[in-house]
Amino acid sequence: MSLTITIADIAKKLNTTSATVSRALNNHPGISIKTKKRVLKTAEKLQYRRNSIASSLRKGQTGIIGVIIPSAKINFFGSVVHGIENMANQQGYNVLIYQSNESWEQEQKGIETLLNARVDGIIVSMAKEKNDYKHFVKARQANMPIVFFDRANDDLSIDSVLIDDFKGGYIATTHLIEQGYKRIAHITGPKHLKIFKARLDGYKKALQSKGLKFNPTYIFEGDVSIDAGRNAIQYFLKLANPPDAVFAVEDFTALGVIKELKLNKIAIPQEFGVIGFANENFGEHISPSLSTIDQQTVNMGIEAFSLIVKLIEQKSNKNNIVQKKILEPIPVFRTSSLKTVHHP
Amino acid sequence: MSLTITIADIAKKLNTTSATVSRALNNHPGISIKTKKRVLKTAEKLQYRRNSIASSLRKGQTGIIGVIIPSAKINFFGSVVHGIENMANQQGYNVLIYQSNESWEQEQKGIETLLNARVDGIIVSMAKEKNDYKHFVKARQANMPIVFFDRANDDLSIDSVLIDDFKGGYIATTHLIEQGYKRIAHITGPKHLKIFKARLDGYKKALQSKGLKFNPTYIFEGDVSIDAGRNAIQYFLKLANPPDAVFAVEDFTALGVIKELKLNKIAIPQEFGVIGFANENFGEHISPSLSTIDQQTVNMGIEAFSLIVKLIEQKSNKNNIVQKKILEPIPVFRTSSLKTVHHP
DNA sequence: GTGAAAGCGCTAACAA
DNA sequence: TTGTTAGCGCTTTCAC
Repeated sequence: MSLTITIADIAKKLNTTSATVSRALNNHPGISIKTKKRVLKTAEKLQYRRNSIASSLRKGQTGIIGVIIPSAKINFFGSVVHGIENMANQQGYNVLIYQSNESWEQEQKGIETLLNARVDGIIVSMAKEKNDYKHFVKARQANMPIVFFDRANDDLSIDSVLIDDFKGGYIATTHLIEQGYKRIAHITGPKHLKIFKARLDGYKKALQSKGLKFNPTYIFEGDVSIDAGRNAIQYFLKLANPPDAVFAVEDFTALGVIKELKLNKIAIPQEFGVIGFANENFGEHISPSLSTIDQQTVNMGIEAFSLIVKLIEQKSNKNNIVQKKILEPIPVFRTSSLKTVHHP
Repeated sequence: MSLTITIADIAKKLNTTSATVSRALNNHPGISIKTKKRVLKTAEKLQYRRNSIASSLRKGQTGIIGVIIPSAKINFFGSVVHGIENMANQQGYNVLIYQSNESWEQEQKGIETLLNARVDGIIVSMAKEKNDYKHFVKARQANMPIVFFDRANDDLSIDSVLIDDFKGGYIATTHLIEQGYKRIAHITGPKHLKIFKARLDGYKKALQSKGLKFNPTYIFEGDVSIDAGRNAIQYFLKLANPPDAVFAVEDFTALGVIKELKLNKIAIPQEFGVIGFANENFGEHISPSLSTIDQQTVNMGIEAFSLIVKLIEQKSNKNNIVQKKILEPIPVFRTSSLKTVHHP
């Protein structure tokens, strides 16, 4: 049995008290350099290790940030967690992770668990499955700081970090136009999701800015999947005047587009341009490599962390301005849309 | 200010004591059904929430599993974390995550942090950067249960969950032979890493089993990268009698192989077969789709969790048998190696 | 079946 | 600059 050394042990050894040892260990102002050195030395010698649990209980804060994500298996969330955790390490916080697996019930359980664990704040990306938002309301009532990322809800007046989907759609579409494509279609996602609506709006705005007319037959509503892309192309190719480029709502849809175009022996990017959204990591490896819009996942984590820390520090002087951090979408132009570049 | 309800509050309300409330809340044997019901009801009404910090301090255990991984951004680790965390949720554990970013120093800091946090056990996949293993030894001395996954070290006599790399290499190579390829090459990884050595040995064994002769010129040592695959093909194609198939040590190397073969207008799988290792998620989307060996990442997490829980429970009656859980590699045969299947 | 009392290890207000 | 004292909220031993 390895018995644990406490500050009391150090105190006894030095003929002083726990209070002094604690102060020395925590760099408190009123403490002589000499005792501090003595304490540090003995702590080292006895292999003392602070008990953060006891400290947390006493201080009423744990230094832990809870993170609820749909799944750690999904690249996007892994990247965001990467950003959050690296920041946390630097600033002496720890990260407790919880997966909702897209289930509303598990998300609720997650909030409950993190509340019990007395984390200092919670960063969440909401599960797709919706029911109500009571658990978030409850957490706010318990005075728990919360920050959403990517999947947020405006009605809750909770801070969030998002990417500018409108601008992303605008950039993607403008790019296709500038590459010389004339009839640009868009594959959108389920209507009720705001981010997809925003990308569609960006697409429309780009057409307008460039003096192109919006053509409703060039819009296909998919379900954010490879098949959505395939179906869209099948639909588009049957049109009397088919499009010559597609902005797909996200990369898997774009992948389906590319697969179906290849099946139809349509040359990409010469005859048909394709751009997606998300910068999934398969994009650069397929052929042709996929143009896309990067969502700054790691930065999203970093920003979410900064926000939650700010909230934690402000906790007492509650100024209730809801903050929204909007990140810039980053264009990543690869072969699938680069008509003007020579392709061997 | 939302004041917190404690068991004392419940006790006061019911004219009883904290002890009774605690017992009721924790389903202790010696408690009347009646008081239990009363307690549960008032707890509900007052919106009582157990303070796990206080509980942890008193009980000397936190119900937290620490997980140290190189990076949450890497798909493989995200998947394993997914497996660990889902198990943890089911069994009432929480998961604290820490990234080493492949740095030895950060890994050390991670162990230190988790030790301070008084986690009940630590699951680790070691950083590539090596120095010494003192921090693991120290943690073991502090009686902290540890389980390695994927990247382990045999000298430390610490439990681990691994995949059977030898068998994986054997399966991959045998598959190529059975598809009718005659001259099968292998691109291996850095010599000092055991897993790569094991895959190479599996390759050799397969050749032998099938009565093929091992040809040292068919071995190329790469550095586990896309370029390694490209370089390997450049080297192989210059041979007097080039191979007609390659088993690459992992998928990115295999990707380089495919890219370089395409550049040389060599038909896959008709003229040349390719198989990788790892089942990275780009593999099914490239063309031709990549045959590979799946490493059961989620299961790896599940097994690691089971092992650590076993260790935690055995903590007192320390039986010191080092456990190694070896997972089966799962073949995933796609287009890149399926010579015998008709390809349109 | 319930209560009284002690204490997990730490920190902070107050006193000296 | 240091010591005294109290207590964070919970669990558990011992007594009744």
